[in-house]
Amino acid sequence: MGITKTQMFTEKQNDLAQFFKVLGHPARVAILQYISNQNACICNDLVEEIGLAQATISQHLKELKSIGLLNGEVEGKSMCYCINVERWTVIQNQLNLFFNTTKSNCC
Amino acid sequence: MGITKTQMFTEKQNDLAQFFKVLGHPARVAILQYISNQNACICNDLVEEIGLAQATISQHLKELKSIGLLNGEVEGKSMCYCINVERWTVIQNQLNLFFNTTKSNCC
DNA sequence: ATTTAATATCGTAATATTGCAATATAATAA
DNA sequence: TTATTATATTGCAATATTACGATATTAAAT
Repeated sequence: MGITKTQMFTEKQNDLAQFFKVLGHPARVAILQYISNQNACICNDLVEEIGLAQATISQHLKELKSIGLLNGEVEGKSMCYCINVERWTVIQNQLNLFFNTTKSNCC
Repeated sequence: MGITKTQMFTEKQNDLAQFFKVLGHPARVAILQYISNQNACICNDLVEEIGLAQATISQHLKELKSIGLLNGEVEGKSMCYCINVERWTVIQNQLNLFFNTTKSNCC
């Protein structure tokens, strides 16, 4: 079908999966790494840097924004996208909580 | 298109995204949590526990195996699926490395 | 006001994912 | 050998994702 049966899972499970999912595309990984390595963070740079079309980059940025990882500020006719460090840490902690509490062996 | 342009990104970026992607489904999160909470880890339990069809569960298990998170051992006519703790830790460390090295602010 | 530049949104095509019924496979039980 | 049970695989339908061209939109520059 292609439709995930969200209602079968807890909100925590869905949220966690959503974080993982948004990070689960190499373009979005690359975008985050690029923004992190820059002091400036103008979207148009990303188009040249990543090599995908402007519309595609814009779409990926939107998904990163959807879980709060990126802040976007208008700066003249450009956009300044930055990592939301507070949110970043919260998500990192949630993922680590999952990893640490889901690690037992049996055989 | 629906096709990710893998060749545009580094192997590390693709691997990292692949880990995130596999974990990016609530059923797979739930499967890992369930296996972790059990001492026994028989697949058929999962079908009742998670509430998806047997074929669907089997597919999700295959994806978790594909990045080495699960070991599957034949045990009579059942399968014993367990978390590969060593691999688990390696992946957790890789994700944390990404989080820790990709966190700078600019505005 | 018009042009230019940067980004977002829309529409669409191609491919991927999810889910399940049906079927295959493999091991034990009868 | 023939069931029975557990899991995997196949085939398919429905939905989601990825990507991009075309087209808004918005702000600055002329």
